[in-house]
Amino acid sequence: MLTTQKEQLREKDKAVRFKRTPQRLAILEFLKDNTSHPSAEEIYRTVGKKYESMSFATVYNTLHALTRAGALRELTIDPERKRYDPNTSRHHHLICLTCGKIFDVPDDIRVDLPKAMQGDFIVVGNHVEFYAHCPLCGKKRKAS
Amino acid sequence: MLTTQKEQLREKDKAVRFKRTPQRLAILEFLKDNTSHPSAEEIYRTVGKKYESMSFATVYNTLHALTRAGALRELTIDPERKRYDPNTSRHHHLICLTCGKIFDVPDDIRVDLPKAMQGDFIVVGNHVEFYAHCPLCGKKRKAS
DNA sequence: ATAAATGCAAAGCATTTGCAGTAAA
DNA sequence: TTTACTGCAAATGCTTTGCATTTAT
Repeated sequence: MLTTQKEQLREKDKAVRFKRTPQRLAILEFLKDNTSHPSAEEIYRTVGKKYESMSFATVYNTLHALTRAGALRELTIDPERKRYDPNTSRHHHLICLTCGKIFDVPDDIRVDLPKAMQGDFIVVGNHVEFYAHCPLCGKKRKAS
Repeated sequence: MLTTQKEQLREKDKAVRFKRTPQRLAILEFLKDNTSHPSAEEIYRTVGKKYESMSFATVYNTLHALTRAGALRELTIDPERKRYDPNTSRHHHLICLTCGKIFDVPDDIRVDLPKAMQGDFIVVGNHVEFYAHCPLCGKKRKAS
């Protein structure tokens, strides 16, 4: 979502050929139907263990390529690191303030820029972040 | 918004006394009524130039102290760095995908968790991010 | 063949930390 | 005078980059 015009052009050029390497296929398979919103480090650790050794550079390379291709969404909701979401259809997120887990929130929500701003800005997308306590952590809180 | 329970406790302890040092007052003054959503680096550069020399550690120390005290909000909308917002009343943000500027969006928006999730999660807050092109950058785009 | 991806290690930024000296309270 | 803050520099953590080698096409 946060690319300059120049970067978008550059990325378009590079998107010409996408090689299906074993590393990329392994990452792709790990990400498929994955709703855990993993970080690069989690992907590196999990995929590297399950399939074959792989460098961090390759993980990032793949994540960037997939993001460019629109097959992946980079989330900024976690201030510590980027998280990746293979679900690119419109939806929102909830982060548990206790355990840090990120949950999907379906896009039942109609969000519009206030009318006063609508004439001035060309809105491309939006994203709602909910800060909350998840069922498990909420229960633990009550107990203490 | 993103602190663990343990961190919250630790921060509460430290919040006991807040010394009014010249550095902190200078940062506070710079931040007052500032709607530019500056990064730590921008604060360091601007305040350091205008008033007196100051270390990066002090900037972060102050930002953390103010955030803890609830006088400042840390924004995660910019994936590259944290941004700080002295306006702690409920509102949302819009980031220009071309120039990166962040704009305030008044809280005319009612955002609720879908009913299906409301029973399970204890929602503490929410934040809407709009991705857009600002008036200036939108005009430039049309021209090209 | 050739263009792109890999792996490694080094570099780059943003942010944090340890600690001795300094200054609010 | 006590306790917190400052400044410095080193350390950390996430992400990027350069480059020689390998591999998909």
